[in-house]
Amino acid sequence: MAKTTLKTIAEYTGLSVTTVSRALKDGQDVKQPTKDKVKAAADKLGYSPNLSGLGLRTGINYNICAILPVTKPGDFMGDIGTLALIEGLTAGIEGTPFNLTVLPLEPGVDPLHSVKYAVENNLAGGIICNLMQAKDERVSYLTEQNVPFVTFGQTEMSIEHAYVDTDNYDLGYRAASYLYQRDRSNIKLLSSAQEYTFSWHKFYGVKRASMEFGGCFTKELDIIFDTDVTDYREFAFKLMQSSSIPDGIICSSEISACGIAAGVQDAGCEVGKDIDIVAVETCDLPSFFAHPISGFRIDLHSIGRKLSKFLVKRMQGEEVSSLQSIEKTAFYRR
Amino acid sequence: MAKTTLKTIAEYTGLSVTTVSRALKDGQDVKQPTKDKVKAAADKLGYSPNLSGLGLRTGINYNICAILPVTKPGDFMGDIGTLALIEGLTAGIEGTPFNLTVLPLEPGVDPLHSVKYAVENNLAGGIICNLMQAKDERVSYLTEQNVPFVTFGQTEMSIEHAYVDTDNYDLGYRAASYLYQRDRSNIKLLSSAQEYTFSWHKFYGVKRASMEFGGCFTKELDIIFDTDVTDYREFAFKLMQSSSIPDGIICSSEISACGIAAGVQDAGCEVGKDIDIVAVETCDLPSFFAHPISGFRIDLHSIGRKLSKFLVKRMQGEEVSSLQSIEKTAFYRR
DNA sequence: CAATAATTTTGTAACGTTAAGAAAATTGTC
DNA sequence: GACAATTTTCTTAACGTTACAAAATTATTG
Repeated sequence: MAKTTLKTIAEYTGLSVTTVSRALKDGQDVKQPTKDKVKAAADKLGYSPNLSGLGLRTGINYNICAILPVTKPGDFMGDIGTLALIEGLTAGIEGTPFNLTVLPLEPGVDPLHSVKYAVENNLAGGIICNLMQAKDERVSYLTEQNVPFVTFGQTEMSIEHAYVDTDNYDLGYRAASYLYQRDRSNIKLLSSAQEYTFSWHKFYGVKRASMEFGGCFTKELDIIFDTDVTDYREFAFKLMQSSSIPDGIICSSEISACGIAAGVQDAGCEVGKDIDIVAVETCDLPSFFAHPISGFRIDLHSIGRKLSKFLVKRMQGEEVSSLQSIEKTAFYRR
Repeated sequence: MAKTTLKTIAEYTGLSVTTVSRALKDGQDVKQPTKDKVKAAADKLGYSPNLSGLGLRTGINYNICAILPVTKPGDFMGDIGTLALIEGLTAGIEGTPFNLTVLPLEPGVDPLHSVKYAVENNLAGGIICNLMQAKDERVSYLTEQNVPFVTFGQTEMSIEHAYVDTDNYDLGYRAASYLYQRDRSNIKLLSSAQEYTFSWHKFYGVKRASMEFGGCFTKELDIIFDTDVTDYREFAFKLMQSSSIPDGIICSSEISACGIAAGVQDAGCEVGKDIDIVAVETCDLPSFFAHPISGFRIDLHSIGRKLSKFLVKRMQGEEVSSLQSIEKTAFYRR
């Protein structure tokens, strides 16, 4: 009942360990009948490679480490989609010897620190990280250290690297266009912390739509940063009584959209009539709101799958230039 | 700039590899000055053990695999606390050679299947799983296979195993007592799928309170199963117009509490006056509701930490009887 | 049919670690 | 100062895997 190793199969088939090893991975120097015999035996004996042996020999660490931001204990405003992302990451490595390690990135901790920790402690042969900045130290560090990595989000550096990103420029453009087409003119953009590239991409998309439609959207007056808002509901309530009452809001997440929609209604305005709200969303939540709102859906499951597939390819030596992908969002009109 | 190994340290200190190995783990056959010298060198050279080598030699797989239920892509009703649990799990293994692998358990997939997959593919030297049932096949399987594991939740089997659990009996008792003390008499219990042990523990707690306070809570009439409800808001709205209008509801999560509270108000009832709602919660969310509701807080971060600490101890040979813990919940009155 | 080339298979060594036993160094005893 | 007892260190071997070189087999050629 001991674990099946190459040796077990070798003894069973009467071949050498080396031949078995090569046969199993379809090496060129093995006769087809031999391969068949070995594979049948492996199947029958229930062989699966020992990752320790494999890792020791090849020097490859078959752990993929995803460094993901998590909520502070007791803080509920977590990204509601992180679980879907994790699920996608796992789906992307199914059938490979790789497996996924999740390293939580606690708020307030320097992201570079976590990356260094993972690399120095040899936690991973490859790294996936998100919340990228235009000039991101993690990218320079990982490149210098020659550690394969894929980012969820683009940077604006001279270093080329593998990434998957949402087309936030396109998203912003379509979201704003949608509102302008519905004759909205005073649009506000709710945005994540300004250090992230995706925030700016979204802004530039909105800006372009504003120019095309003759709007007057400005960076200074019409962007509201998540970080400045503790209570979305209260914030929206006050906003609707300010001197510049918006008739269109683009929210950064379903969570913020929920709060904003509630606050708008508290102020006596009707969503869909007095004001239109659209959201960046990762799930169906907005369709359950009292006044359902439209949303641009980021498919985190599919993005996760792509991220880990890219990383595996990268670790197998593929060029970064072919491992870059920008995903369009789907619009759910409600 | 190559990786520091025991060999590097051995050459640096002029000792043998074995001595270095033993010195680093405080073995008995090494002189104190030697230990000091080795440790200083290890520090200076930035040594961290190669898990592949370690795993190969010891046969121990330093991966801990947490098999956690995740949401279907597009399904938003995910457990809002899973991320905190993951964070806790990671915190519990900090400073050990172990690392955490998360294997998502997709809805509809047999939990036993995932566990078998992890074991057969040698993904983990130890396993953590949750959503336990009274008679749980995973427990029998893992025990037979002699794979160390810790469960989040108890079973009711003759096989003794390591677990961490919330004191759901106590929770149910306190929640119901709180409502009875506020002169509520028609209490409903919103409960997760009935196959889970924690659902029943909670029920028995509520039942005991009911008997003590002369209530008439019955399993048949007063439990509402999550699984039968697709829209909490609509459900509560209808419930408040039925022939048996409740004046107290115990919700299974902050998500359901949110929907129930909204539906109750849709029906013209005021939370806190016509009806009291308490919830099992894992975060602060209920304090942000229009009518804040009280909640029994499950600290998933701390539970996660305990789970992984227990598993590490288990893998180091500690007896299961000393690795069982039942955690009380904190009551937040709002 | 030999001689040589091409193909297929095998033996050896190494990755980093630790356990067991051997060897060396130190200490204690007479 | 010789010898035993003890402490400390070292040598060897092994875990499962793959790269490389060597050996065995088969195919091709003159």
